[in-house]
Amino acid sequence: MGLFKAKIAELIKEKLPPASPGLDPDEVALGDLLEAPPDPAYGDMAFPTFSLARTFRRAPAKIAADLAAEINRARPDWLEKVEALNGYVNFTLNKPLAARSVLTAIKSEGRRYGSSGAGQGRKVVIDFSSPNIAKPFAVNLLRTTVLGQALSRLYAFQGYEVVRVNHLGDWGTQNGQWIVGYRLWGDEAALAANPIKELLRLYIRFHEEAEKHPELEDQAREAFHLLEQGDPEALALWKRFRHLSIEEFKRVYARMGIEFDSYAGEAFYSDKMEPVIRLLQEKGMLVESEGATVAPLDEYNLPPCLILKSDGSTLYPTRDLAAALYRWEQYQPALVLYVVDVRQSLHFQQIFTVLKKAGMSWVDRYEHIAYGLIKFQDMIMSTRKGAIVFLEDVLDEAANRSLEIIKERNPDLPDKEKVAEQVGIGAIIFRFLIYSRLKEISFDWQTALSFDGDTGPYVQYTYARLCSILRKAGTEGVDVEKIGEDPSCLCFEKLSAPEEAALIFELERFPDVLIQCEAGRDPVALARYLLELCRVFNGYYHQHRVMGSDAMAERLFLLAGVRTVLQNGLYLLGMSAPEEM
RNA sequence: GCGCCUAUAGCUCAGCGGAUUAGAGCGCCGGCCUCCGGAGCCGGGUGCGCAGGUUCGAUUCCUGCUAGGCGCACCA
Repeated sequence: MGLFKAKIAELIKEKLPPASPGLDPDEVALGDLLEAPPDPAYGDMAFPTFSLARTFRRAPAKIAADLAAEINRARPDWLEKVEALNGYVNFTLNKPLAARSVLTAIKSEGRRYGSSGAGQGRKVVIDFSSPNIAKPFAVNLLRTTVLGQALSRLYAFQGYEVVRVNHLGDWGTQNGQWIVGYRLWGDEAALAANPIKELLRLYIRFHEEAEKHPELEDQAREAFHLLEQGDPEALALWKRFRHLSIEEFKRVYARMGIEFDSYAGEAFYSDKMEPVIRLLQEKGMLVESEGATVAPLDEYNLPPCLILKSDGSTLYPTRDLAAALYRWEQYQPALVLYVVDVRQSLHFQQIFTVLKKAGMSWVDRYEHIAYGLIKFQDMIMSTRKGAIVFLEDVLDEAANRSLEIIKERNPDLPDKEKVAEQVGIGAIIFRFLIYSRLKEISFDWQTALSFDGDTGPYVQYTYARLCSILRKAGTEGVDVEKIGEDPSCLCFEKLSAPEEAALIFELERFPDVLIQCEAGRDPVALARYLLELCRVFNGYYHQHRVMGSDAMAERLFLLAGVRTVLQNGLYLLGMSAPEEM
């Protein structure tokens, strides 16, 4: 909770009259009731008393008036004004003290400012990106990749030990398709020269031919079955494809600043399914149905979960059950997040329910973090139909566009390509985080490559300007790092403009925003917050001169605070923060 | 047929377990002083899908309906 909110909540709790016996006002989370008044003229924080009316058996207006009077009897110096209005108690903070407490907190905490530390000693496993090695690395993977990365940083920032797992789709019928394709049309020379291109060619060819010759699908199933039996030749091919794919993935991940702790995918679990199946059998949860082995879930109102095909081979659910079990045994996590698209909601519901039914109560810590699909020109992205937009092409296009703009507007910038990469990729990342995760995103190049308005580059640009002015202060003999080391040297009364108070408040609520993101398992609030902070800052900065003003030191201190929060925020979203662009 | 998700301004979207007067971007129109970076700033706004319910008060919670999207057995 933010500094102000916590202090006010504590004060209210202390000053509130004791409730009737049996009615405990402590049960109401007072801090959660506090909110920003619609108009700053009312105050900085408002406490609605309506929900307490029943507990105290008194009118809200009366409660508010009494509470305000009680607080005013010995009003602490950090509160300038406390008054009751329409059932609310409105608090006006002492601005200089507020500025001092927020800015010195940012100064002392620096890159840690905003962290709740709530995750200390807890482990969270985040399963994200998880491409299928037998498919092209396409844009539809961007959302899980970007979301997962942001969530990983967010949880790590809150003190969690984060295990980033890339649960590769490297086992299953699709891999059989690949083996069949390679045997029929594979070109060894091409594979050696440009493996990714060749693998893609085989992928497309297979799906084209399979339209005309459905028996290819049977061959693929057969090939996978062989693979699962450990056929040496199939295994060798598969290993090679897998290796080449991972190398390619890693290269792209590096561009986005992503590294995984584990690439344990489906194949990793291929020899770990027996115990799960046995367990389900022992619990009497498995039955034969139409030749297959399934776990009925009627009592949970869910369709049965398929465990084994009629031919005895395993399925996606089987491997996910094994993975869930393994993750529990291996990591003992406090939380497991599966960042996987919304189409698999039922699947995860079934997996979790099967484990629950089998008595694995730890599965309550497992969550499917669903997100909406990416639509492309009114069509859901489908890699099979050939409508492929490669993930890397999107990054390239964005970087190119960014480079053009830099050449035009900042021709003297050193390291243009590097900065263009940071800004271009930042634009893409931000664009995928700015919507609530369950919303569908319709991808189009024009919007993706727009750098004006509510975009990543807007935030990065604001950050760069901030760095620019702080640099300028440095060249003019001000040691920016030293400002605020001794707060008593500063006169916080000088930060008295309404825009300055608004900025202080934005900075103060940063920790709350992160908690909100953590609770909702969605970085969208942070992305929105950064935009708002930039707007407030840009408005301020546009109308108040910093350098040479009589409040220069104080304003530079304020700017340094904004810079730190933007830096932390961009990092948490998984974006770079170039100091010039 | 059953289930899940979504519905807020022309368009794309915020609005945290309710609260005083519902916000932003894009697009459109009009402005920005030889001054800290114009990827910027300022101004222009008759909008919460429909119908009920709970409440002192509902965009928010509940129910039903409508529309769109996605799932529902050997793909993942």
